Amino acid sequence: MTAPGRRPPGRPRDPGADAAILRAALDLFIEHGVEGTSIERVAKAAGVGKLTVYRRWSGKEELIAAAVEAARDDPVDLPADTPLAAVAWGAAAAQAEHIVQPRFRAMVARVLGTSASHPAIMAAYWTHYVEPRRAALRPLIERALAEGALPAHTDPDVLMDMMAGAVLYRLARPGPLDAATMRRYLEDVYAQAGLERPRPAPGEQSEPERGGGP
Amino acid sequence: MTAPGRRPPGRPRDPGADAAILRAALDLFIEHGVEGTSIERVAKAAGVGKLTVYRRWSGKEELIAAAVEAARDDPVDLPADTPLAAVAWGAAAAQAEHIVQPRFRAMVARVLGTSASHPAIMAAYWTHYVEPRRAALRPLIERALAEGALPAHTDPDVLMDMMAGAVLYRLARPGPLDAATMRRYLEDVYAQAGLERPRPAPGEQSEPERGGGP
DNA sequence: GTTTGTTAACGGTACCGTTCCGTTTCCCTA
DNA sequence: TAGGGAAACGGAACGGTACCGTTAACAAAC
Repeated sequence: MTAPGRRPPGRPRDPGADAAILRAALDLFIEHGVEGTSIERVAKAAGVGKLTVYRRWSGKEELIAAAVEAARDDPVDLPADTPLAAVAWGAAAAQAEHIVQPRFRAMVARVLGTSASHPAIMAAYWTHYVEPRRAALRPLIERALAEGALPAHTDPDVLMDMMAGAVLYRLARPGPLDAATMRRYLEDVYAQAGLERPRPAPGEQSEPERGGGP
Repeated sequence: MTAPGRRPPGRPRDPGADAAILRAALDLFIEHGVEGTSIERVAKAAGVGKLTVYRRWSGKEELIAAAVEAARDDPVDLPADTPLAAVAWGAAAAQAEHIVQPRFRAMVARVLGTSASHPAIMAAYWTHYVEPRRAALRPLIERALAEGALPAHTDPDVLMDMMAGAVLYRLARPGPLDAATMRRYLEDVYAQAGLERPRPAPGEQSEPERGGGP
């Protein structure tokens, strides 16, 4: 796309408009759901005319799917040489901090909620958010399995489903939820999954890992 | 409530109207979500005047929460003397059949999706649907744990979260899903949880268990 | 000056929560 | 047995708001 091809004639599109629209669409989607989001409100919130939206996306579902897709943050980058248990416990605090945020919690819930009626949105989330994280995690699980750090009968995919699913389930549960509670919960899940808590080397501190969760 | 207290004067409310309204509200909620459901449409679908709805429930959220609450089916009744593994594998087929139904799948997704913006609906589901099932299952898990049929470090609540969460996660995943696939998946989850597959006694057939799921 | 982007305004539809109808169904008293 | 009162019923309409998808007119970039 950065290829030579001549620039199309006429006035080029404002790239800032794309970003503003996607951001506004995501905010409204998180707060009001698909059915409660209208192109008109997205346009108003983005400070843009309706036609500016319609020109780029043909409808609500397509727009929201694009917004979800654009919302993914930096791809995960797990250290391949660190044992799974060390990674898990080391990242637990940062993980908890991240997924407990109301905005994240609400977005996950919304995406889940649309899976039946608007599969495109769920598919966008799954492809651009969930799958990359699973792909990054899988080799660590397989290595742990090969080294005997996990029960022999472990199926990596099912294990990931169970861990992510449990966290998701916990997030969706009614009632307040703070980061400390969630951290404890994460550790319980790791333990239940069969991971041994690593004994922290003296002076070693938990190493934050950016962007994770179900 | 069946107590003596005199019947209030005037025409009594039509109980059929309650049922029709709740049914219509649940259908519309499943199909269009909270934000896409209007009292007006509920009334029309139920063949009832708007006022008949407003007389009973003060607003949309309250109505839908009541509809979700009323949609719960017969309480589970697990045989306390059967080993957990036998119950799990015996009920897997019926379970799979049940939770794969589009209506169930969609309802779970919708409820999950409202957990952030409309906690009352999620709370109704949790209290009247999830909790009773967990309460029925817990003693079986504790017994299995005591008998050594589960890993010693097992935390019953976390285990239930992981099993239910995994299934939920699988339900929300995009793409088609048939009962046979789901049955295999359920069995994978049971195995991953640490349950040993029971060797079926000759002539013994899977025993259906009514109404389960996340 | 041609192409495209942006904005403002269009008519039409749906829903809101409320308020009237005229009717129906029950309880209580005369 | 005959009435009268109280409440619920379906249906229609209220003014007000929001959104739909499109079109016409102005502005900007090439």
